[in-house]
Amino acid sequence: MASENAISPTRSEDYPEWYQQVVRAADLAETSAVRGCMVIKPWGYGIWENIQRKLDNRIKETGHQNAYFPLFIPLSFFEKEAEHVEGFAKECAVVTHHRLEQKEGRLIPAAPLEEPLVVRPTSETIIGASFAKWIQSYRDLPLLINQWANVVRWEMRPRVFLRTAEFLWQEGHTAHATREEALRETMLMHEVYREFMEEVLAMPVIPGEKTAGERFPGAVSTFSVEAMMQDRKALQAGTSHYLGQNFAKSSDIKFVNEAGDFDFVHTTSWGVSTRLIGGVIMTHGDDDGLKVPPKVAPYHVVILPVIPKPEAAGEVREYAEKLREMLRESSFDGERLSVHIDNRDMRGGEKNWEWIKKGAPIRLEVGPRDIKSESAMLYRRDKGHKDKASVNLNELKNRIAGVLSEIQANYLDTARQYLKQHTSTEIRNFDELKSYFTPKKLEKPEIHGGFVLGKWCNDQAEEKRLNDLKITIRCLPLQQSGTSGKCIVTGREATVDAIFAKAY
RNA sequence: CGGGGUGUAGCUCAGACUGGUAGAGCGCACCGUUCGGGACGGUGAGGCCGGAGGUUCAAAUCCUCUCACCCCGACCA
Repeated sequence: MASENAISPTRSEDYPEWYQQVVRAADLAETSAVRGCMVIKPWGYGIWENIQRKLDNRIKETGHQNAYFPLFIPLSFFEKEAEHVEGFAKECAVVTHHRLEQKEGRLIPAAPLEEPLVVRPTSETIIGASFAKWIQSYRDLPLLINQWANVVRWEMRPRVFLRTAEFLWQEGHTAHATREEALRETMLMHEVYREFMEEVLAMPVIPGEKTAGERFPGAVSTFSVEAMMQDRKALQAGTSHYLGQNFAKSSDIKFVNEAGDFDFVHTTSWGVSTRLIGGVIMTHGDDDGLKVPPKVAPYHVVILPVIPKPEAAGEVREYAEKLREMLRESSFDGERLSVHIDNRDMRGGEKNWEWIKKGAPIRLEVGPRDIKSESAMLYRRDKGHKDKASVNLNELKNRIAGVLSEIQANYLDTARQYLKQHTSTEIRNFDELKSYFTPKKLEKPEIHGGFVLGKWCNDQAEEKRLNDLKITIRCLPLQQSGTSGKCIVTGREATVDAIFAKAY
């Protein structure tokens, strides 16, 4: 293979296909026998475990506790909140039978359930039923619960990590005595997500509120963090909802307040999913494959033993072992370094490329020459694949965590620049908006557009006009300019700033 | 659910119009050369051609039915 890049096609040649190829080349996941459901392979799941652990720490630091609720939701629970039902009904998987019986060599569902069970698409209603039992008094509040779980949404158009029928996520559910406190909670988690995406995933996001049309079914207000992928489309990376008393009323979550009166609690919910892995791929990946931000990399360092002659094998292996033990003394982002020695019996070049494609942050080559000079050859995924440096062991020990921090910072910088560079503040009217979001080559669209930050009249009826351009209002950023001007869509006087973009 | 398409080796596909012993590349196994390096040569394993029925001396190929998947729409974290 003489090709320059490990991934074909490149991002600019065919972005969606590039994405699929990276998922494959980095061995993250594959499709399964069940339509729309993916198998997450060890390298992909390792990233998820790190996302889980580091986000879980933050969830707990902000006072929440983990619990677990059933996979199945009785249909009647689900029916309670009207908007919620309408929002999710079309994509629900429903269990109607239990028990299989053999008939003529086939298995037939035999016993119909009295009440069908919905496989949770989200758990507001079933958690609400528990909350109703757990909460009696204002002294039981706030109730701050999180669940790590899988959910099922029967999507028409699945795409690995970005939109699968079953996905893994965390869903926080909290109950509060007052609107103000619930809103504070919503904003707190919104900010936790923003910080997590930027600090851990090196993925810059725009935090903001959703318009009424884009709200979570049943919510009073929805906030999201919106990230820009390298095809300049938006990815909703995490959402936080203030649910008002809607779910409290439908699930009958009442409490006695300090004055001795009955009142309904105010609830929130918030979540992020395995979609984040898709976000990491499309934020940092290049034409050689994935680049895993060091803070979520299953291995921070991969050691590649170089064995030019079989008789050197023992010596090299021993040296690699020693190097690993030395590096494991270091810590990064509050944890011990994760160092892997790739001892597989295969050609060095191929092995090296595999780890480039998987996006391991640091590769260290060690062979007889390095043993002699007491050093290792250092390669970084944020630099060219031929860009190497011989580093003395002592220096390596002192520098390794610093190099990881640099890589992490470089990824964030690059992504920030990309976001800034492709966020236009120059669009003034609908025509300009239209030309901004229209590719030059219609039959095979090139990467085009980006985010448009502009004025919006905040009239829900007018939002539909954006459908023709295949764009949506991603959010009304928290950071508002406070100036007034003309709405990009309608030309009316407007004070609200909004982000317009195509989205996943 | 509307429109289009495809099912042949682990993967990507050719063969089908015009029926006659199942093919290529990659991957895999082994041997040799090479190797601080995504190598090269040789040998080999691997498929009752999505399923059922039909036409025929003969079906991957023609016909009927069926199942599955993919793409474009509507829907979406």
